[in-house]
Amino acid sequence: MAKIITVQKGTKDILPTEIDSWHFIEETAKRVFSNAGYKEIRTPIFEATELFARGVGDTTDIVNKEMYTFEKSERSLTLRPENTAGVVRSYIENGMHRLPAPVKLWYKGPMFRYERPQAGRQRQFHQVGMEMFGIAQPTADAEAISLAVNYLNAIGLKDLDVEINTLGCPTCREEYKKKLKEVLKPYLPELCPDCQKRYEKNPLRLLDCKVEECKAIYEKPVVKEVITSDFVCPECHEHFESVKKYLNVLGIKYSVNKLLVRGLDYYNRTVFEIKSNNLGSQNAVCGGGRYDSLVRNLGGEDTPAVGFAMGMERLISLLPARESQKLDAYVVSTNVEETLKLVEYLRKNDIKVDFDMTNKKFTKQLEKASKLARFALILGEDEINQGTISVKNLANSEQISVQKEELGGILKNVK
RNA sequence: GCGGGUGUCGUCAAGUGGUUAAGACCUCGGAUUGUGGUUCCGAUAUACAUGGGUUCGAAUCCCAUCAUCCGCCCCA
Repeated sequence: MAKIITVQKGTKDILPTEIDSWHFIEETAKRVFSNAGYKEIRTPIFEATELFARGVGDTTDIVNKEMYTFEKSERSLTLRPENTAGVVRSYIENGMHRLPAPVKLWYKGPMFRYERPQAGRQRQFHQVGMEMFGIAQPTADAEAISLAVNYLNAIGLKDLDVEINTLGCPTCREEYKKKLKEVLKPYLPELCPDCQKRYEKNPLRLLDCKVEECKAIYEKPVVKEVITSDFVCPECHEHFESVKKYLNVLGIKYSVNKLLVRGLDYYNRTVFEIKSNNLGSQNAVCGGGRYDSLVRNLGGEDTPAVGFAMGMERLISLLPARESQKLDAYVVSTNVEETLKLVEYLRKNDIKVDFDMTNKKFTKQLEKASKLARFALILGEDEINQGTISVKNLANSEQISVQKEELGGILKNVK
């Protein structure tokens, strides 16, 4: 036997036994997003490497160590690690700023990050998400969060925690970072190596370190005072208050998590995550926020925007497995010609039907029918002579004799 | 990149140094040439991740490699 080639590390086949769950969450996404005025957009799965370096941010782990990058004809290309940068690129390139605002887009598809796989994390995974361009008002933030919650509810997920925070604007955030670094400076030698790196690169991310020694430092009154201070400027404060007010109006339960900073550089003001307690340590099912400077940074008009992305594998792992659909009917007959004609007729009428191509014995065919279908359509000599078909309900063994034209009604109505 | 666990048929799984490596499920065939889902019988012609080593003898002990799972970092 030739050597077997296996799937690559961190990638998975989505098998026929699971595909119904995928169809379900994809169809629900299409319905929920389009009800809110969103149109689907499909962008390429690879882009210029520079798009992600500039868009996602070159201090982030995603860009630093997780990108699938390859060279082709002296171009550096990268498999998309997330889709916001690509959608923004398309928005700019296609002049969508001329469309009436807001421009509301949603997407689904594979993303790629070169990481060690573990529970809830793969190298190729799938996200469904949305981006809304052109609205600076907090109503957009609230809509994004409510859309995420509505979608999760629509696929049947209820016990989820919504966490929100505000990062302020570039001006007040710089101020905050400065204060944070100041108060932490005396403790710098005591911090874990990761935190020492974060101290230089992205002080905001110091805050959700899990190392006990670091946590203890962040709990010290002098430090905690800075962390929990409402550092944002009056405008940002007002914006965040409105977002919370709208969430209350919408009846969305949330908690404010001052430690929530997100790992991508482009966010400002509102950020949010939705988490599940049933996922192991990779417990975020949704992450998003506002990114008002990304469009400009990627060469477009100054355009405010908000968006989120959800991990589809994580969603599916929280859903009960869906039983795969049986066929409506299976033809049981030893007369090949009549079988072919009947199958053709039924398929054209949108009945899910199959038959035995090897012309096995009657009992074998019926056995197969009981495994694969809800009804057996028995087409034997008697039936052919009389121009009828015997329809056997395989769940309760009831059998009736009908005309071909009656089949559609019977097979579609009785579920 | 770092730490830990695990690799026996398509799937689940017994076996922890001694002749042909249990069993169950699935699949296929037969009992049963027009009535299935129950039952019975049989088959899947070289399944112990791979390569070394220890031993009279290894699925079992040791080493390495590979794969996979879980955790850290980070994230969906």
